[in-house]
Amino acid sequence: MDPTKTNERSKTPKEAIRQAATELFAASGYAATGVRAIAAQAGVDPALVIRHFGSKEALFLETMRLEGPFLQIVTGPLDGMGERIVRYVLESGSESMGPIFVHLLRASDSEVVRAHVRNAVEDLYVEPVSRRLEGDEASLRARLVAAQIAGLITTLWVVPDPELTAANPGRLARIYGAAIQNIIDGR
Amino acid sequence: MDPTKTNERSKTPKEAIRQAATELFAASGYAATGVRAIAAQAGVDPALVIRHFGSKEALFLETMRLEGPFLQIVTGPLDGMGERIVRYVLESGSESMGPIFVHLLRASDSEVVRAHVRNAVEDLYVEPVSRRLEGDEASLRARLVAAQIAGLITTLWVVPDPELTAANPGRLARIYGAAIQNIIDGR
DNA sequence: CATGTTTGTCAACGCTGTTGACCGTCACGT
DNA sequence: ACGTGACGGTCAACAGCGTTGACAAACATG
Repeated sequence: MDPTKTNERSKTPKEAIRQAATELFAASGYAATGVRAIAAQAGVDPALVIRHFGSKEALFLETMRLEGPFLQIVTGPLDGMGERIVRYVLESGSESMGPIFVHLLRASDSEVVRAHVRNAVEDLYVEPVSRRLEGDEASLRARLVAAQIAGLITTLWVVPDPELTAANPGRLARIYGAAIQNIIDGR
Repeated sequence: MDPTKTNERSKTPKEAIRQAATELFAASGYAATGVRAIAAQAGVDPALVIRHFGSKEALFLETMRLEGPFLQIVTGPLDGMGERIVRYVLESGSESMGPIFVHLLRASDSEVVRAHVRNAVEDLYVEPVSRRLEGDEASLRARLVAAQIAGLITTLWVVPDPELTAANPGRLARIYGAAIQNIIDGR
């Protein structure tokens, strides 16, 4: 097979598959991305995809990881943290985190995917926020902050509300940030 | 075919299909429910399902409609409305609305499904709330209330957080309700 | 009674994720 | 140097999916 055809810059075929999967899953989601399409873009036999990663689902999980510098937001001062969180979410929509969250939610039929998301949200959002909160029921309140973030993401990108996606980010951050701050402060 | 086998109480086959689809979709969601399974439970040929409803997706949309007495909550006094909303959502989880929302979100790959959800949320939540809100940017704030509701549903049933599903509903309603009320009141 | 329309049936299509059988290549112990 | 596993890769095939074309039966309408 001609090595200069598609992804000549990736050394090992396994890496080529991983990269192709990352791009295609991020672009089209789990259901709409076929194993044969991934294999084609990687310049590889479809069977090899399964051989290397066990299943389409396992490859999806290994590829779509939730990461991001959210910890920086949460290490700042408690004051105005709600607004900073909203601003961070709005910015992260253009880059990697937004679509990944969307596709993971849409694939949450599977219990394995749910556990994947649950763990990521726990480590990335709940735990750091919970550690910073003062007052009673810090863990519960941190989870409700995470729920508010999930709601924003859902309304912006999972089932986009045109009037919300077109809204002034500043106003969004002020209004929704205040609601988040309400839980952060704890009445 | 033996009429006493599965759904003898439904008159027309089309109605039997609709009923079987409602049950199976609500129980297992879009992806995990096959056309052949629906046909089997309705005691009908698989092809007939498509003949009558056009496609599996169309049947899914016709079956999974978001409805509920949410308007009653929103016609009450503005004071304490946030808490009433949360209580309503928590109760509606056991019955029909919760799972339907979950399965619709998980099927939101398709633009048709997204439009379906968008319209339902608009008519059922955004419009009534927006009509009641006082102050500036009533529409925007109503959409952010809807976002908070979506977030609660997501964290409770789409990717369930065990600590949240096990939490005292009263505390949940008080804390999260206050955050919603923050947007309702508009600072 | 003839005719057109709806209602239902059957087999098949092209697609999907996955696997069993097979082949080539490399490293290693004797 | 030679056999011998182990590993990476290929091919054809499987069972299941949603959907459709061809056709039959049942009905309403002129």
